[in-house]
Amino acid sequence: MEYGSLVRLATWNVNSLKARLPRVEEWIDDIRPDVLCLQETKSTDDAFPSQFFADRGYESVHHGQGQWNGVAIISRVGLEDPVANFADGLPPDPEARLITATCAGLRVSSAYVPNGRDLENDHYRYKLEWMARLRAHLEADTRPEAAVVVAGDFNIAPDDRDVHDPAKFVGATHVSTAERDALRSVESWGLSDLFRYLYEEDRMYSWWDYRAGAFNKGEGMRIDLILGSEAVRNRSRWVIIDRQARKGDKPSDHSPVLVDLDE
DNA sequence: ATGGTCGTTGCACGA
Repeated sequence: MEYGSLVRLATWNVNSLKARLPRVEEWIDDIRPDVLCLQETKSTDDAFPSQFFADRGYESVHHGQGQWNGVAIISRVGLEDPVANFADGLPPDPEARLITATCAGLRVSSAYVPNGRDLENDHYRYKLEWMARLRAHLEADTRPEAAVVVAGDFNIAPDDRDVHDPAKFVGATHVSTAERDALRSVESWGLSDLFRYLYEEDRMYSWWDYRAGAFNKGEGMRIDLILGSEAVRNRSRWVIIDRQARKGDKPSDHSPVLVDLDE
């Protein structure tokens, strides 16, 4: 495959696009992703900096609500048939957590799965229902035989290799059997966790708490995932979690995750 | 054992 014939797709929970814009600019100029899924823009649609991306050669679609949540897809390889929220025909999710569009023949969703907070919390039930709706969305929106990507912050560590100290997380959200089963149910529609498909390594995290020097102590979780259908998986050359982006001045608490796909 | 930091907003709360 000759140079330049790859599609570079990335996902990044930026924890406020406004606060992160200098870091996003630096990262885009360095990495030049073809498609970038953003989560936690914390922006209204009106305030979303579409011109900032247009100036750098990107089209963009945003589904935001303002103070919280907010997801976007930016692309320099086409951006067609956007769908905000779930396509399952049920009343829309009141929170802005999902947007879908077609980029370079890929049906791409940017997903921000609810945090869950704790196992007794209403938000935990909402999280499990949200994952069930994600599968229903895929069933309504596309087919597993297509080139499908669901990338984002899942707030679920798929297995114990994805948690720095599993013993500390017994009884906590992000690792519960029900959450992991909900992820497997979405995957069983026809998606694979591309990082885990390619690599067996543990201690490869994508999120580290801002507090208590968690990043420097290597105390994180791998909760930012790129799920791909078989057609995408077969084109996946490598997946990288860009830890560099978690360093330096005013980082997000999440690193970007990127995949290069053979064309 | 607890809290520890950010981002939002507005002087608390979500992650």
